[in-house]
Amino acid sequence: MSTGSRLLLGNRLLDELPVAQYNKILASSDMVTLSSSQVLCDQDLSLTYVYFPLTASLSMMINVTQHPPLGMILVGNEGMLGASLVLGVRAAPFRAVVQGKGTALRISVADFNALLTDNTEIGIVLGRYVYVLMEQLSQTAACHRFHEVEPRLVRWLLLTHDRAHADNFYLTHLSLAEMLGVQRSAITIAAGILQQKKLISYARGVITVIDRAGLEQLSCECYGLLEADYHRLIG
Amino acid sequence: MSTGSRLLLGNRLLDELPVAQYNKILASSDMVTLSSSQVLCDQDLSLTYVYFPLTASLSMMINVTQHPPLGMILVGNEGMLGASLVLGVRAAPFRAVVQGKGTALRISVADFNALLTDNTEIGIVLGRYVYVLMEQLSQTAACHRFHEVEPRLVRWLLLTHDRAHADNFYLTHLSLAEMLGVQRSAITIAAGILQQKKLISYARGVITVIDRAGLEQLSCECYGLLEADYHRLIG
DNA sequence: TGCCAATTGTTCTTCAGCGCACAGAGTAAC
DNA sequence: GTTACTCTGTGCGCTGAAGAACAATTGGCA
Repeated sequence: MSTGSRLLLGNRLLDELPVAQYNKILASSDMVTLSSSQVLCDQDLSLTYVYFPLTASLSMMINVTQHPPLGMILVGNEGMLGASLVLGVRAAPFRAVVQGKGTALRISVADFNALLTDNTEIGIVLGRYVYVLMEQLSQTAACHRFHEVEPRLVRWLLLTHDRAHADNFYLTHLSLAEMLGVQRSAITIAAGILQQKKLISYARGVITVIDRAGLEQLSCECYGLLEADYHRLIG
Repeated sequence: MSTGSRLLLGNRLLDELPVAQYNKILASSDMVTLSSSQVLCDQDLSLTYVYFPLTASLSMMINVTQHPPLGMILVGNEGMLGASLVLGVRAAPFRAVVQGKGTALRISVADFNALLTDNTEIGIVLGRYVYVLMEQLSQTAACHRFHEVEPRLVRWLLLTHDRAHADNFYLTHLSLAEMLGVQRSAITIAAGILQQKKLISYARGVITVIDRAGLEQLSCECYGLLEADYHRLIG
């Protein structure tokens, strides 16, 4: 779908759009820098802006009483925050927190709704993306039910690695534990094993991926299945 | 939204529609009877028909290797199978199996897509419904992560009770166990406790709800939260 | 420089649930 | 009426993870 010579910013949803609509979005958007732990929206509350991450990544979490928010989906330059606008709902069913600092395109909800009304291609791409989100939610639910801590940790590391555009990224054991809904010490143990196997190394919040292929061996199937689904439906 | 004198069939999504569009849907649909364990669609495979349950209920499950399908959502007359068509995707991200036998309105995908194109109100209602589905998926994921067998069992019983239009329904310990992703014997124990407390009774697959209010006390929060969300967004 | 907070390491007990096996009891079929 | 199957009851060892407490170390900041 993407053809011709144009500046590819790197967001894969936007890059799927025809040049004309792509340019309209650029015209009404700002480039912003997002910093770690910044909260972009709270679950089911009205959105102000839509975000298309370029180098940033956002963890979409769900609130549960008596627990820290549970990580469901990691959104990077393959996705966006605010896709539910295509459903006519001005909210996201998640709390969105910046996991990896970086850049994103930001558009006001009003502008984006106007673009949605006038440009059917955007709605088509976003529709497919919402479907992918549903697949990701389902798979993650099953993952939380059946898979053990180590494979789940590895999966999240792979997701992060894909979206970080670098082999190292900031992520503490505690934040990983909360995202995966497990004890912090369980992460320390699992990550220690990965480090012993020389797949990763870490120190005071900076995790470095050493052996990507080795990690893929230890991840649960959820990682590969969802990657494949994304490609099948979008790019 | 629903006004005037018309035959209310009982599907709450359809009942939200303006009379004209409601009638168009009726015109191109058949009433069918669904029997227990019938598979209406497989995960990510092309849909042939869209279903609006009236008295039937459908469990939406996700396939996981090395496990029986895991139950995610129970759809009754408050929902439908095929909402993802509004996203432009001719598939459902679930395997849909009839849990409670009964009636449903059935429409071919082609006819339904035509209705979607011509009648914007349908798209609006379905958009909101897809949003509700996303909330349900997220909450269910958290539920699978944090909540124990008994509250999860109670939650599923309440969901079933709501959709069964009767105080008793067919559901064995084994099928409950697979849906909740636990051992069959864990269900026998949890259900035994509920029976001792005189909240339910059961015998060879027929479960009877005796004390609905008592069940609601023992359910995890997920039940109430999602009920409230449905009302907030749809009806 | 020294204090404080954040990050990681470690260990111990407790427990829910798994996995498995087998037994009884009801039901349908032949 | 006997067989075969489904559904439910129950027990037991095992294990992954919860829950909790404390130590050690690093880095930022005053």
